[in-house]
Amino acid sequence: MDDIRQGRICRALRLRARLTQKQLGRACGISQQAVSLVERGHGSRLSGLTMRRLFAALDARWEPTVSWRGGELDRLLDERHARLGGTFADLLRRRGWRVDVEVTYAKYAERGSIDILAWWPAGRIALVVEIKSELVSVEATIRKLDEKVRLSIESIAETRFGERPRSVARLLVLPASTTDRRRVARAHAILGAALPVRSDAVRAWLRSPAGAIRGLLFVADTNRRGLWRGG
DNA sequence: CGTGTGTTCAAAGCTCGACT
DNA sequence: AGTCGAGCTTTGAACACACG
Repeated sequence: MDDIRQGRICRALRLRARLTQKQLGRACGISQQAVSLVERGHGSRLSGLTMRRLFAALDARWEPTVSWRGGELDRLLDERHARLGGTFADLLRRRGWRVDVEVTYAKYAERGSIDILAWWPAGRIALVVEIKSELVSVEATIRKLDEKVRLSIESIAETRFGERPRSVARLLVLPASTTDRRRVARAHAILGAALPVRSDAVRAWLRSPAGAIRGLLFVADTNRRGLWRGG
């Protein structure tokens, strides 16, 4: 949809709701100036989040659509996540872990897939790894990881590795980007409590695991030097 | 050399306030 | 309702440095 049409729709919906630009801006947490920009056909100058909030306040849904070479778009979107997962799965294998990737589950109302489910036979330790190519919602990420760990204890690990795990560890893997490090630092209170083990301690545990840790690890994207730093 | 951490810088996105 | 400039915050990228 073009900016002009978007602006006309915004204005029509706002007037229908009998709101001024200022009132609408207040309702969705943006400025009157931003509302004005959209209505004058300059919506592309605002972020997607702002546009979504604006139209949500008008009881409408804002949905940008992107098309690119048919089915290749999904592959492109998945690329960074897959690469990060692949790098970490290789690391686990080198350390002697048995590794399964994309383990799907469906139990009761809970369904989804575990990015990496690893198994350490000597200690009967299962490791649930969540790969995030970008940390968006800390709470949702931790909640989902909890669910996967619980289901792994109950059934998934046993089905996969033939034994009931003695303990289930959890690990959140993020790209070693400045932005993700900042997000982790900002969410220190929540992440510190949920996933207290970091960096060197996590790597040491991966070499000789004992018990169930709750950890967070930054992993460099080795295939994107230049765009991502090596560290 | 690989990894972890902190700092700096420029650009983008946005708000605020004055003004028309 | 709309314009404009100042200023703030966030982000990605590039470095520097320490450590094993």
